Amino acid sequence: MQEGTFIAPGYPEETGGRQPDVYAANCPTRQLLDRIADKWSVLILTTLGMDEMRFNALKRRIDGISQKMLSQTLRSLERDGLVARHVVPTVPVTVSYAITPLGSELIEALQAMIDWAERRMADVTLSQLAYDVRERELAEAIG
Amino acid sequence: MQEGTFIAPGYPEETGGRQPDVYAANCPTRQLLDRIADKWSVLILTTLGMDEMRFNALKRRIDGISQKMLSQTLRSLERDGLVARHVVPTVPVTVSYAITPLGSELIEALQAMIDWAERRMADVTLSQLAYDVRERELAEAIG
DNA sequence: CGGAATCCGCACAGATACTG
DNA sequence: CAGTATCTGTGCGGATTCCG
Repeated sequence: MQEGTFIAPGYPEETGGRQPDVYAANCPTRQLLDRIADKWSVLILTTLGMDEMRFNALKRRIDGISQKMLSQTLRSLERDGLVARHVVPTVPVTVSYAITPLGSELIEALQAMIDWAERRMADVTLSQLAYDVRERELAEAIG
Repeated sequence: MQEGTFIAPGYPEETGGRQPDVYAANCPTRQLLDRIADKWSVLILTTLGMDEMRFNALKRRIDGISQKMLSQTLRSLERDGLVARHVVPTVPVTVSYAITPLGSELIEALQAMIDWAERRMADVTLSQLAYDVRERELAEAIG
C-alpha cells in the first residue's frame, strides 16, 4: 500500500476503500445495517423514542421479547451509541435506557417504516389474498 | 362477543381489536414489520428502487445473499404486494422484478435508514471503540 | 436463466436457574 | 429489579443438486 493511502478495512476496493457500500457484505455500513434492520432493534429504539424507560418496562411494552434478546440487543445498541444506559445506585439498582441524539436521528426513519406498515396493512392483506388465490388456482390446474 | 362487534383477528383486544399495534406480538402489523425490518428485504427493495432488475443481476448486486434467500424473500415481497414479477416467455425464460407503487412508498423510509447508516458510520465506530475501552478497563479492574 | 427441492449444521433464540 | 450463566432445540440459512 502506498504511503498516505489509507484504506479503511472492509470498504470496497473499487472505490479505493473510501466509499461506504451497504451492498458489499464485508463493509462496516452493511454490518451496521444488519444490526438496525432487525425487528427487536426497531421496536426497542422506537419505544425509547417515546420515552426513557426501565428494563422491565421495556420488556412489558415489547410483547414477545425474551429477557435475553432484550438485554443482548440493548447492549448492542448501547455499543453503537444509539442508546444510553443510566444507572441509579438505589437498592435494588435502578437502570433506565434512553435514546441518544444519534439514535433519535435514526428513529425518524424507523418510525416512518412503522407508520407505513400500520397505514398500508389493508393493502398488504388484500395483496396476500390475491396472491394466495392465484397460487391455489395454479396448483389445482396442475394438481 | 356482541353482535356488530367485529374484532379483526390478532388485533389487540384493549382497543376493541380495531387499532393496529406493532408492539403486540400477534398483531398483523407486527408480523408485517418483522418481514420488512429484515436485512435481505431492505437490501432487495432498495436495490429494486434504483431499477427493475433480473434475478441473477439482483444476486450479483446484493453481495452475500444465497439463491435460496433471494428467491424466498422475493416471493414474500411479491405476496405482500411490494414487488412485481414480470415473466417474458423467451427460451430460457426471462424474469425481472420491479418495485410496485406500494413498495416505493416504503422504500423512502428504508433508504433514509441506509443513508443514516452511511452518514453516521464514523460516529458509530467511535462509540464502539469507547465502549470497548470501558469494557476492557472494567474487566481489568475486576481481574 | 431462474428457480425448486433436499439435506444439514450451527448460530441464535427460548427456557430455566441463579446472583448482586 | 436487572441482569448473567448455562443448556438445549430448532429453524434459519448455506450448499448442493436437479429441472423446465
